Amino acid sequence: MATMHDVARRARVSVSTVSYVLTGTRPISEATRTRVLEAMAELGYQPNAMARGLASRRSRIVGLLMPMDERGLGATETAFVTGAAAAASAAGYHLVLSPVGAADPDVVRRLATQGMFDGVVLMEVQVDDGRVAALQEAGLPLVLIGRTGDTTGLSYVDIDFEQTVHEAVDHLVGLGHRRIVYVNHSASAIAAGYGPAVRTRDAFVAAMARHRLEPVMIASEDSAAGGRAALSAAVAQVPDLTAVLAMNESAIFGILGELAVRGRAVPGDVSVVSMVTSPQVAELVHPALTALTSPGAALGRIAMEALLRQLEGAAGQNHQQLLPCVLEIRGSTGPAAPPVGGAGGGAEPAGADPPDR
Amino acid sequence: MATMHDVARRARVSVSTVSYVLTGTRPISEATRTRVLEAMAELGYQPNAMARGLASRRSRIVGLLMPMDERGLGATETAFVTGAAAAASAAGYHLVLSPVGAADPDVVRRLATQGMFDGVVLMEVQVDDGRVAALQEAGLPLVLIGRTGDTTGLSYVDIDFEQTVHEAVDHLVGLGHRRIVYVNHSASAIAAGYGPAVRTRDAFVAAMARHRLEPVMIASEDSAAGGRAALSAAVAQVPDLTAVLAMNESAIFGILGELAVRGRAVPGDVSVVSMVTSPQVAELVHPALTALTSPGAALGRIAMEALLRQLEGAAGQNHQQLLPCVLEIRGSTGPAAPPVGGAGGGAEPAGADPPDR
DNA sequence: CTGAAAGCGCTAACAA
DNA sequence: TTGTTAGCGCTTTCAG
Repeated sequence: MATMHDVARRARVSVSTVSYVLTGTRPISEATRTRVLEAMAELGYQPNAMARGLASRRSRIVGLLMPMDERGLGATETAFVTGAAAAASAAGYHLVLSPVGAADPDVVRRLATQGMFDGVVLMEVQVDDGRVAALQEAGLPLVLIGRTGDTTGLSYVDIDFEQTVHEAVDHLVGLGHRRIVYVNHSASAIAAGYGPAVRTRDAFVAAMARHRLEPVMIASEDSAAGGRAALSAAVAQVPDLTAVLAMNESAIFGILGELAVRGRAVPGDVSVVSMVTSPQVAELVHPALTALTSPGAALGRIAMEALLRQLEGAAGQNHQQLLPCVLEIRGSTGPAAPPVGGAGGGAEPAGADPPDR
Repeated sequence: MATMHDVARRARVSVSTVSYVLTGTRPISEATRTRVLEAMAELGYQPNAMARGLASRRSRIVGLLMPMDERGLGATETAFVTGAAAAASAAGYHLVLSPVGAADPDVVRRLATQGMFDGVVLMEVQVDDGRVAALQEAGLPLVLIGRTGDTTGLSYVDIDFEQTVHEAVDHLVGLGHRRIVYVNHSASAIAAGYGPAVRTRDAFVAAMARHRLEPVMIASEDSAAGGRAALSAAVAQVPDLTAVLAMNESAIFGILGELAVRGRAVPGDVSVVSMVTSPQVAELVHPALTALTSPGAALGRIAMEALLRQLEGAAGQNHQQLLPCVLEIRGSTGPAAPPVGGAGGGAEPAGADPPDR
C-alpha cells in the first residue's frame, strides 16, 4: 500500500500538496497537479480511509439504522435499503447497515458517539421513538424514514398515508362500494404506535366519514394466515361487504386465498385494493392487484440525499417530505355488486370481465 | 467527546494503561482496572473508531459486496443480507453494504485498497467472477456466498443445488410423476454463468437420467409474466406434463396463474415444486407450495461467521460449505394423475381446489 | 504491573 | 502557488 509520502516523493512535492490535489481545498498549478496524479496512478495509490477519517473528522460513512426482527424485511423496506445504499454509494459514501431495535436507544447512543458515522438514516420510526432523542443528543445529522409524533426540528421522508388512504377509498366509493373493510397491521403494531398503522387507521376513519360511510377496521398479523383470519373476521362483522382495503403485503395473500375458499370472486363479488405495495407483488396474483404503489427505493434515495446535503452544505433547513403512493388500477377492483342480488355472482359470465390491461 | 487522555487523567494512569484495559492485551491489576472503568463510565467515554482503526490497522468493518440492479433483492438475497448483518453486529463488527456489479472489478479493487474493510463477503458470485481475483490480489480476507467455477483456495458458503434438485425430483418421481418440466432462471442468466441457474440445470439433467426420464428445461424471466410464458412453453413442449419444478420465486406465481387459467388444477392435474424458496413465500398461495426451503439468513450468518473467524484467528483453513434446502411438503404436490385419463378433472369436486381468479 | 513515546496516514493551520 | 509541521485519538513497542 503506497502512502501519501510515497506519492509526494515520486512527484517531488510535499505531502500537503498531494493532500490538496486530493481534496481540492486549495489551488494547485496544473503542472504539479498532473505530476501528482501521474505519481498516484503509477503507484496505484488509494488514500487510507481511516487516516482520512481521523484527520478530517469525517468518515464518509453513513449509518442506516433499522430494526431487524426474525421475520426479515418486506419488499418495501428492502427497497428503502437498496435506494439508500445506491444513493450513498453514488455520492462516494459508505453505508453501514446497523440492526438496532426501537427498544434499545442505548445501542444507538453508543454507535453515535463512536465517531464512525457522519450521519444516519433511521428507519421504521415509531411515533414515540427513543432512538431519535439519543441521536439528537449525540448531535448526529439525522434523517428519518417515517415520522415521530412531534417532528419539529427533524428531517424526515415518509409515505403520505393520509392521501394514500383517501385515494384508495375514493377509488372504491367511485365504483359504488359502500361496505368497505380496512385490514390493517396487527393490533400490537397499532398499540406500539407504528406510524403506518396508526396513520392509516385515522385516515381511513376520516375518509369514510367524508363519504358518510361507516369505517370498519380489522387488525391482522403480518402473514398469510393472519390475512385469512382477518378476512373471516371482516365477513363476520360485515357479511355483505363488497370491498377490502388492505395495507399488509403479507396478509393480502391470505385475504385473497380466503375469499377464494369462500367462493367470493374478485372483483365480481369483492373488490380488493392493496396499499403501499410494490408492482412486483401486485402482479404476483391473478387478477393482478389494484394497488397504491409505494415509492419504494425513491424513499430511501431521497432520505439519503437529504442527509448527504445536510452533511455537505452547512446544516440548515430540515427536509420534511411526504411521498404519495400512486394508484395503479389492475384487475382486483370493479363495480360494486348490486346492493341486493343473490349471494355470489355465480351466474355471471365470469370469464367476461377482462381484468388487467 | 471524551478522549483517552481524559480518562487517563481522571483515573490517574497513563493513556497506555487505559488502552490496555480496553484491548486486554496485557495484564492490569484489578485496582487500576476498576479505576479506569469508573473513569470511563463517568465520562461516558467511547473509543473513537477511526483512531482505533488507524492505529491498529483493523477497522472492525466488513463489507458485503452485492450487485444491486433495478429489480432490487429477492426474499432469498434479503435473507442473506440480514443474516450477515446480524452476525457482524453480534460480533461487534460494522457491516458496510456496497453495491458492486459483477461487471466492475475495478470498483472492487478500489474499495479493497482503501483500508476500510478488514474483510468482505461477496454475494451473487458468478461462475467466472472478476471481483474474486481483484479481492484476492488485494489480499483481503474473503468469503463467497455462491461459488466460482474453480474454488481452490477460496472460502465459500453456498446452497447445495445438486442435492436440492435431486430431492425435488425424487419427491415427484416418488409420487409417480414422469413428465416433469424444470423452469429455470432466464436464458441470459444461464449464459452469464449464474451459478444457481447453471448448477440446477446440470443437476436436473442428472437427476432425471437417474430415473431414466427425459429432462425438459424451460428458461424463464424473473417475473410473473415470465412464469406464465414459461408454463405455456412447457405445455407446448410436453402437453401431458404432470409436474413442474421451478426455481424462480418471481416466476412461480405466473406459473400458478397460468395453470389456473388453463384449468389445470394443482395438485390434481399438475404438481408444483418450488426450489430455494422461503416459507413465507410458499405460504402465500393456496394451496401452499411444496418447496425446498432455502437456508436464507443462515447462509448469510454462516458466511459472516466464517469471515470473522478468519479475521480473529490466524487465517488458516478455507471454509467450504454447502447447505441443503429442506423439503417441506405442502399442498401443491400430489400423486401423478393416471397416465391416460380425460383432459382436465371437470367432474371432480371443484370446491376442493383453489381457483383464485 | 505500569509509563513514555513513537508512530498509524492523513488534514489543515501556519508560514513562506 | 507550495512547504513545514502540529495534531486527529488510538495502539504498541521499548523501558522500567
